Amino acid sequence: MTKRVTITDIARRAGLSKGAVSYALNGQPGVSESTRQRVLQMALEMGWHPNSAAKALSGARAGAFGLVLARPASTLGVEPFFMKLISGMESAMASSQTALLLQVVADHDAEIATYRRWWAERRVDGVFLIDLEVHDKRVPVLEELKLPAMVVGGPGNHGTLPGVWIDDTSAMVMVMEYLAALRHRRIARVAGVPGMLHTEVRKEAFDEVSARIGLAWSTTINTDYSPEEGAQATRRLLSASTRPTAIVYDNDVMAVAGVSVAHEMGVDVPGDLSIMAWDDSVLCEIVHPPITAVSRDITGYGVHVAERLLALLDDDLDGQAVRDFEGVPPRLVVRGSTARPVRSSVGA
Amino acid sequence: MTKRVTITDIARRAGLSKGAVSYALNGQPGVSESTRQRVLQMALEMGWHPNSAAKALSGARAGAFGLVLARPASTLGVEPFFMKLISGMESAMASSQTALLLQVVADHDAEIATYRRWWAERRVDGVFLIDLEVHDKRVPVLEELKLPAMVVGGPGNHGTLPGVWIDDTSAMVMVMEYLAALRHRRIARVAGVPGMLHTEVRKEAFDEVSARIGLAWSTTINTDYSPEEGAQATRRLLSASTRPTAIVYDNDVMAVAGVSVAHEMGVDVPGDLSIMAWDDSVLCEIVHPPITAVSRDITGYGVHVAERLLALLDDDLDGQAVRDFEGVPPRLVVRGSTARPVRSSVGA
DNA sequence: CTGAAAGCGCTTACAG
DNA sequence: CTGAAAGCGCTTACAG
Repeated sequence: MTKRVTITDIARRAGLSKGAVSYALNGQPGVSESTRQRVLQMALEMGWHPNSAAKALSGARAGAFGLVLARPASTLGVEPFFMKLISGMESAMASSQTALLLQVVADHDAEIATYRRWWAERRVDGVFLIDLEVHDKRVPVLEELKLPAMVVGGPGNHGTLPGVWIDDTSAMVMVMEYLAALRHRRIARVAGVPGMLHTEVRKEAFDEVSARIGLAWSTTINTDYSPEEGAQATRRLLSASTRPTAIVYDNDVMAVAGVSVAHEMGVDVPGDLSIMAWDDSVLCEIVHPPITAVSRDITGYGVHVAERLLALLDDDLDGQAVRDFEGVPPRLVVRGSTARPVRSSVGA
Repeated sequence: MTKRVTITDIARRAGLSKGAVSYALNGQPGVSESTRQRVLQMALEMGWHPNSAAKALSGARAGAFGLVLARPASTLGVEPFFMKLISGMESAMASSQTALLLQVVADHDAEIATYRRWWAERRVDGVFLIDLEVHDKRVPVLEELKLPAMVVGGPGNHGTLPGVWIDDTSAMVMVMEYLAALRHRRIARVAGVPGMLHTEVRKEAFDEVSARIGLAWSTTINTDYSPEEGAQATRRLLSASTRPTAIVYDNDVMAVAGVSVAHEMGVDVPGDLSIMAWDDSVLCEIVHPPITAVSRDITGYGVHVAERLLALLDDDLDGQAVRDFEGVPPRLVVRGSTARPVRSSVGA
């Protein structure tokens, strides 16, 4: 088993031409059904797998999608989001023999350089674009290159590229109405990076609902998603003269950091302070108290995104455009970190 | 910019043959220095990048390394270890234009199938093998395929494959002597998956040092690395009639879960119980109290591993074998979760 | 130092 | 339904 099997080997053994073998293997017309079965059987027995380079070079697909992660190492490792998304993508790609090329870079300029290189090298058949920004310079580059891309995010702000997103607006409405029903009147938000589309979408919804339900007070603090900045924002909020009775965090690790800061400052959760995380994960379950979270099926999201990029490639052939798509809406998983605020904490 | 530049384009414009252009581009002898410079300049101007498929097909490298992750989704996403390792690998691979192919699978059988497929497809030039087991069936397969591999783990138990590891034995000695110096006499270990080499190496060191320093009591509970099992093990330890005064966890997320369980059960950390994590991460810093940890430079580890796989490929050419290598030893980062046990908790 | 040619393993019109 | 041939974009002996 130290020699690779090629279609030439199969052709010789089957007494056919390479072309016929290729047709048989690829389900193309041009060979009889019995021949096809015989070839397929032989390929299996001989342990044949197409040489990916040869396949790619002769005009077929590269058989790979690319994903660039342009977040600082400080947040990348800690957020379960990415690995879940990747797991989902891969389970969808496995069936079509598509590999995932992963690249970790420092910023969007490096990310763009990677796209250009991948395009020129013909390394990938398409890419996933994540962490969409309101004004995203990556979008026009991908449009210019005509590199098939599926945007993980939206709606809007991704030009002519198709996107898949989860509805953050209605999720935020759900969160705020839940907190309002618990009688919270002062709610803070520890948000992610400003300029990212979902940060802005959530902010807009947060402000809109705050006004509509007539909150006494509300505020938003932006962070880089890291637990350090999440902790710092929490300290700031809990040290001010006007303190929130509830804080909504834009990810799970910052919410965990928030619980610790409350503990460290002697603020009771959920008695004095309710805490909510955006994205649920085991992290939310293992802290004390466990954290109420906006739960999204990230793995399923990844599956969806990959399926649609695969569909985009097929559709390209007959001119049918794959359009935007909204994924399964998030749901609220209520745990011990949220409650009606106790009387004593209402003053300030 | 919608047309890809090939060496034929460069050759035409430079008035040379494709062969000459190839020599110039690859630093091979056979062209004058002035010609080489002219070609290099042109390639840059024209935005040329080698077609990766063509390069791979004509005998050169595939330009990619593969990494298979065969852990359940439940632990993959939460442990910062993997993303840090990947970041490190990629920063080392970037300089040699090597991409990373990532595959998430269910178990080692699927992992082996992936190696066989990658080998047959000529997809990768080499692979990284992680989570080495004491009796690892992946090793003989990679040896048989002669697929260059770098084992992330050791020492030992990886056959003829070269490995890079971090010394867990001396790290465990350091941990135990530190706890003993604090007067801990009953120490428990919440370990990872049994059968994994580093689990066993640590267990051996743990037992050996326990005996040598004459602990009154010690025990090890195995888990799947997930925070759930870490929490469960902690509850068991703290509910027994003989309770440890210190627990050493095999990763960071289980230690975080341990702190929460202690909190939930009214056990004071570090007064009644000291907690230590293996692998440090922001998770250890953001909980309250912050967790004392065995800190390893995982990103640097990844850099090392990738550099050595690259070296292995080069060495292959002149028969010089790249051998095993021991990375930078871990160090102890002491935080608030460890202390001398208070009198009241000593009885039992 | 340079050019012409073969070959890597596939796919795909083009004849039969 | 099948075979012979060209071509994808490189690399690399082989002549000059």
